[in-house]
Amino acid sequence: MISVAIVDDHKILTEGLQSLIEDSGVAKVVGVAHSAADCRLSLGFWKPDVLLLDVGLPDSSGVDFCKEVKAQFPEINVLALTTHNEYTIVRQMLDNGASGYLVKNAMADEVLAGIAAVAAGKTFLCHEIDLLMKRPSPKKIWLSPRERELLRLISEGLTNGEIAEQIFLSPETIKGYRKNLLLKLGAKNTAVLVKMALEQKLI
Amino acid sequence: MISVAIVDDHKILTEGLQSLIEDSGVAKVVGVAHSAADCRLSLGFWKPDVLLLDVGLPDSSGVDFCKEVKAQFPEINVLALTTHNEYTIVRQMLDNGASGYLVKNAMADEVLAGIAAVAAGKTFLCHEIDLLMKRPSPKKIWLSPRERELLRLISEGLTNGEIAEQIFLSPETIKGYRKNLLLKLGAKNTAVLVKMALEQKLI
DNA sequence: CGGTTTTACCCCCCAAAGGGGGGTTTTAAT
DNA sequence: ATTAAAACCCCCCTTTGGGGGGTAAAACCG
Repeated sequence: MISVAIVDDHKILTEGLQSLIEDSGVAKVVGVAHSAADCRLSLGFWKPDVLLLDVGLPDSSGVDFCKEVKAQFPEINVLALTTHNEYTIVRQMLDNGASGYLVKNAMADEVLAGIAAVAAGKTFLCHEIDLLMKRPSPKKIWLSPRERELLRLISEGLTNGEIAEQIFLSPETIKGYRKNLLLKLGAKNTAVLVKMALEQKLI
Repeated sequence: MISVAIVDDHKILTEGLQSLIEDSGVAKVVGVAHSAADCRLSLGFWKPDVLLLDVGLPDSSGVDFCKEVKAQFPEINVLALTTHNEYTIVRQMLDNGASGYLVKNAMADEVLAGIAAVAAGKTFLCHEIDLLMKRPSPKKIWLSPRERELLRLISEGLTNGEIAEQIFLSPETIKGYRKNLLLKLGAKNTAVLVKMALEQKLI
């Protein structure tokens, strides 16, 4: 029997998930947490085969927490669970050790299939995400870590000069990055750039 | 017995909610929809006392759909359900006829209390939202419809001149609005303005 | 090894944003 | 009838952004 732990701050959802999993007979739920902190405390105790991890936790970024879990418990297979389907987030989660990815409006059977596949060491993407990752599309934007950092600073409202000061580069270099970001994302100006950054969760 | 209908695109959540409500004995679920369109088709048939409405529907803004429902079925009490707790959204929902507001990570008993209160014609806010609405805070920003429109156009990346053209005003007026928005939101520049607009769901 | 990507840097020029003033008129509420 | 708030308009001036060119070292990967 596969053992599963769930981390999600939406209590109603965790209850729904729990009964869904228990009723199916393919797995049993060994623990539920409603925050990254809660999970951190109990995970070593639960030792689940699969961790159902909400990417939108209130106290930690999904990406960071996934990395942390895999570093400490490499044998736990992380199945990410999220509301949105943003290419960048999926990609970052997989790069940081997640074995699978589900959107929250997935069918119940996809949840169970995902748990089974991930527990068996396979990777699993729900239908919607699978399409997103495979199909070439303008939404598949990938930025270098440096570019993401610049984008974050721009979104905070820093001017080129202020950014240059903060990361010890020439203001002209910052200008170069800015131009490149506008080009890469196809944004007309800073306003659109920030909007895209937030909407596509690039930062 | 109170009759309840649920609209939410997260299937797992609706199942959780459904069993939660049925098991409690205070209400029965007469219908479930996973999109605004689905709900529109069946609502007249279900005739629920209470509609549990997810604000983040994929095919319609929660505010618009709430207005639509209340216009067509004034006797249905809408209890809004959402992931985030943004002042502007709550305020807009209540202004458009919602009787109550729950955040999705609310306790199960708050869901039931909300349903009971709303069915009895009272308004109901879950604890978290109640605090948000009552406590004076810098997050309580309220913009006039015109200001929201300007903010939207700015976020789309239009320049003052382009906005002026589009809504038949002087570019100088647009400049005035822009200055005022920066002042009102305490934003340093357009980048921060757009970020705040999206984060606080002002547009 | 060579090719690609990332990172970092520089120039010019002009349009747009942003900060500071100054106003009037319309509309809604008290 | 007064007041407050929203909506509207105009001037000046400085800083920033954005479009156009470039160069070149390091890092990554097959």
